[in-house]
Formats: sequence, C-alpha cells, structure tokens
Amino acid sequence: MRFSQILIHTLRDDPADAEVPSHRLLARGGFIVKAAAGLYSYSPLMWRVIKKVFNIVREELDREDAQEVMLPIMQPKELWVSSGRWDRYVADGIMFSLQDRKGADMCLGPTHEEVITSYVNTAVNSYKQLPINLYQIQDKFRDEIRPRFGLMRGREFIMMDAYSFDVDRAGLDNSYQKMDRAYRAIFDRCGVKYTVVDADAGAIGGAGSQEFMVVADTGEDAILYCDACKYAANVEKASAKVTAVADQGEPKPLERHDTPEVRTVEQLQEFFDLPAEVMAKTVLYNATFADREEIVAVMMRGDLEINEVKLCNALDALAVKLADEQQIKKVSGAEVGFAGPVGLNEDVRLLADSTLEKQTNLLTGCNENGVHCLNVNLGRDSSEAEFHELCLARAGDGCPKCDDSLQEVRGIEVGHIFKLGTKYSSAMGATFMAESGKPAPFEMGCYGIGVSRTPAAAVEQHYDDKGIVWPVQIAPFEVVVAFLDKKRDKQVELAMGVYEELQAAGIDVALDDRKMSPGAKFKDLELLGFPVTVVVGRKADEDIVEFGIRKDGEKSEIPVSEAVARCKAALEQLSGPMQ
RNA sequence: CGGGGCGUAGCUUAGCCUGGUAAAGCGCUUGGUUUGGGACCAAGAGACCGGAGGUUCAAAUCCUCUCGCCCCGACCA
Repeated sequence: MRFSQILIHTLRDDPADAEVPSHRLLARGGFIVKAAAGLYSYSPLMWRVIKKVFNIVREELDREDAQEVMLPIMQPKELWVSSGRWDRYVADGIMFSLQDRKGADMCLGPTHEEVITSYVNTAVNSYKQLPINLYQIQDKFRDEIRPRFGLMRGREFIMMDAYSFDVDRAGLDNSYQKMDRAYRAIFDRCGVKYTVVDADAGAIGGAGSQEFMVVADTGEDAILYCDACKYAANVEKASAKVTAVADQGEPKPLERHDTPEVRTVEQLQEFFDLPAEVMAKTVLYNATFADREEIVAVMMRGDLEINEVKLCNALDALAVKLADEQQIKKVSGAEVGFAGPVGLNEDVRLLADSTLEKQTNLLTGCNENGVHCLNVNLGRDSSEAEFHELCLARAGDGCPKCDDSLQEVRGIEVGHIFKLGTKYSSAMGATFMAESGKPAPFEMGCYGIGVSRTPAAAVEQHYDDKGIVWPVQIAPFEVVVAFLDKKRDKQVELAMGVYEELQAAGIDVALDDRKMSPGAKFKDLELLGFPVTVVVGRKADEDIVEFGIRKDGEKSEIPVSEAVARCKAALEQLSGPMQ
C-alpha cells in the first residue's frame, strides 16, 4: 500500500476532549474520529489494526474447535422476556430499545445469550451433536452510564462473544479450559501484557469466572495480587486475611453515651479515644430483588469498608445501593450517623462482616440521635446477625492463600470467561436429548473479548512522548519504507526496491510516498507508531538508508542491500512474547 | 443521577468580565522556492460564535431555557 492512497489525517495538537493516552493518541493519529459520546468511526489504519486482532482471535478460537457464526444485532423483546432479562436491562437503562413499524419492541443486542440459546435449541437435538462452541465478532450496543476514554468504554463497540454448549458439568469445564487456553494465546499474540484474575460471578451465579486484564495505570478496575503465590483477583471479588483485633474480653454491661453531633468513625475515635477497629459502623442499604425492595442493615468493623458486590451476592439481590436520608430516618428513627444494631427494628435484616463474628464489646450506634453505645455484643444487645464475608480487600492486607500480602495494580478488562451452567437453557427451556433418553438443559459457558478495546489497551501499554508504539502483531503495517524527496529519482528507486522486496517476502509493508517535508514525515511516522521504518534520504546516492526501530528509538545507517534482512530480523525479535 | 468544566473555521485557541456585527496559529487551495526533524514567500477559500427565546438602537459578549461534549463521583453513617 502507498500512503498517498490511504486516508491518513494526523493532528498537530492533542484533541481537547481526550485525556488518557490511548484516547489522545488514537484521536491525534486519526485512528478514531468521534461521532458522538462513545461512538467512533475507525480510520483505514485503525481498521487494519482491528482486522489483525480479528485474525488472531479467529485463528486461536478455530484451533480450539469453535465455529464462527453471525447473529442478529437487532433482537425481539420476546427472547429477552423468555430469559427474564428484559425488565432488568430496560430498567437499568443499559439497553437500546426501539420499536418496529408495527409497534413491536426490539433491542440492539448488548449481548447474545438469548439469541444463541434459542438458535442452538432449534439446531441441536441430541447429545451426539455436543459439545459445540459458537462465536461471532460484531458490534455490541450498551447505553453506558458514562462512556469514556475513547475506545475504552463505548456505547457501540466490537466484541467477540462465544458460547459453549455441553452435555454436563465436566464437558463445560473442558470447554472452559479450551477457551482459557485460546485467550492466553490471543493476548500473547496481541502483544499485550496481561494478567488473569478471579472475577465476581455477579447475579448470574455459576461456578467460575475469570477476567483477562491488561495492566495499565488508566485501567478502570483494581486488581489485588500476591507475588508469592500468584493469587490475583478483581477487587470486587478479592478476599483477604484481615488483621485481627485484640481480644476485648468477656462481654461487659452495655453503656449508653451522649455523643451529640458525633457521627463519623473519625469523630468517634476522637470522642471516645478508641481505635476504629473496636467500632462497628452500621450502614443501611436498599436492596433490590426481583419482586421487591428491602432495607437491610450491614455492620462493618470501623476500619474496614463494605464491598457492595459481596453484599449483593450475600443477599442474592439484583442490586444494592445506599439508603437515602429519608429511608434512613424512617428505618432507624434517627438522623444519618446514628444507625446501629441496638434497638434496630426487628423487621430489618441485620448482616455483619465475618470479622465481627467473635468480637465482643463493640462501639456502635443505637438508632437514637446523639447517642452511641459501648460494650455492644451482637445477639445479646441486638437481634442475631447473619455473618458473611463483606469487607473490601485492600493492598497491604494478607493474601488469602498464603502468608504474603496483597498488592494492587490497575487493569483494563479485555476478556472474560464464564461458566454459566444452565441459567439460560433452563429459563428458556433449551434442552437436548441426553444419552439417558430424557431431555436435559445445555450446560453453557460464555466468553467475551473486547476487540476494539484491546488495541486501545495495547496503546495504554505501548506509547511514548512521540506517539504510539504498536506491538508488531497488531500494527497497521509492520514496516514503512519512506523516501524524503520525491524529485530525487535515486531515493524513489531505492525505496521502491526495498518496498517491493519486503512485499515479496510476505511482510506487511507500506510505502510512504507522501509529499511532505522530512521533519513532518518523521513526526508523523512516530506518532502513527509503525514498529520498523526504512527511510531513504540524503545518502541515497551512496546506497545508504536509515533503519529505525520505533520501540527503542534506535536508528542506524545501513547499506540498502542489508535493509530487507534487517527488517526481517527486527520483526522476528519484536514479535516475541512481551516482557 | 449529583457535582464541576467547556461549546467561536477541519484542529488548537483568543475575544466574553467592561455589548458596537469575529481574530490568530495549524490545516486546506493556487503559484513559486525548498527537502534530514512539524520549511519559506505571495495570493486565496473557510465560522451567521451549539440551538431557541429575552434585554438593548446594537449581543459571540448580558439574562432565561435547551442541546451537546469532557472530567469527577455514585457520597460508608
């Protein structure tokens, strides 16, 4: 390809609305152009990058016996009603829904469990046809609360979604393993450094879920990991060994203290001159269930925080959020800041973090304005609490699997693999005839890769002050050969020679034949991030060209006769596994 | 949804406070000169200042409403 025939428009200034590196550089390089919040056009160069990701994904999934299909993006409401997800997705506002000319409700697919389950139920009738794993690569639509960071969180984005169907649990485990293997191969080949972490299974339930995270400071997720034993988990899921509190002794008599205007843990520490870990805060939550809403009280040690995802799971609720001021007043009968287990309305479900299970003589609120209680003992001074692991793990906490401690990094979720079990097949009545002669629901797994997010994540990992540094495996071109002065025949001749020879060698090469000043051309090639460049300039008459490697900025003058060999060697070296 | 910020040419911005009908750089077009680090000269094209309403002799500028975009947060008792 010749650059003079490719639409390339780079910007000299950073776009005003881009903050994170990938957004800024992709926009400045003209790779993406915004149409609206979270909606982008991909340029010819960007599409080349994305197609390279497609190819890698296809090769690795096909290797694991998955089959590519294409499902409808626009889907009927009925399918979503059949799985029970229509109301929730519409209520959450995440789904783009619309009506056809007859007034029938439709949606633009945010995901495809319903469609695929329905399809497989039609096409697969016997256990003899299983296992099967179907995938597609297409645009997904989600009306995100806050689209941001360019391709990181869009409202329309490209996703690879795969769904496995097995006869039983063991089959599912095997399908899951195959996808785990494929995913590792895919992200290795995309040239990104990633880590695989335990993830929350969410309201969907199921036996396992792991996320593939590209490590980057701008990642939206926090990951806790242990260097010693390689435990790694999304903070939403992570467990930790929390330092125990010194034994507070046998239960002592309850004491009430007037604590006017003392509401927060910090104020209580000062007022009583006691450490936060002997206090227990009581937080009221509004939990949403399929058929009702309920206010619950959650107790947490004063120095720890509540993990709302764990809380949601412990309650088996669809969602939880902090109760608002009015709800707090109504349920506790007191102002915000004085809720507690003592004197709590008995209809209110009381949960407590497992760290409080053995702890005696707590300092808590007691649902009375301006009053806190000392020597509170759960069960004695309150109703019995349900104990669950509810606390948020933090960096520095003990690793749950060994004696080392946890560290934190940020990550970008580029892949997620999930054991669904029979959630959808049961809900939708999707069955096959088992060997026993009886119908059985499919054991399903689902697997996603953010195909348009992956290159953005790669940029977050690979850039410098000059621009993007594409991993060679997904670069728009592996090598760019450029001449500086179109009017000098010798330059054009040498460049064409190298270009054609690289082409003949099967290397993905482009010729930068644009008419622009040398300085501008160098800046442009650096911004666009091509891994290897060959520039033919002032020493063309001596058959000398400049060979450059973008990653380390290395540039050397070499005889033109060596150019092709040097390119091949560099590509070989650059496409090795990431360090 | 709450908070903050911003909408002026394709891009980046000035002008707004203190009203007088829009400015610069980059980019683009034409001609010429240049060709190793975002060249130079000359001549051009390009914005009814996000939209609507209001105040005023007069509004990019002041007021009201609205739309869009960016950032932070989802308020831990």
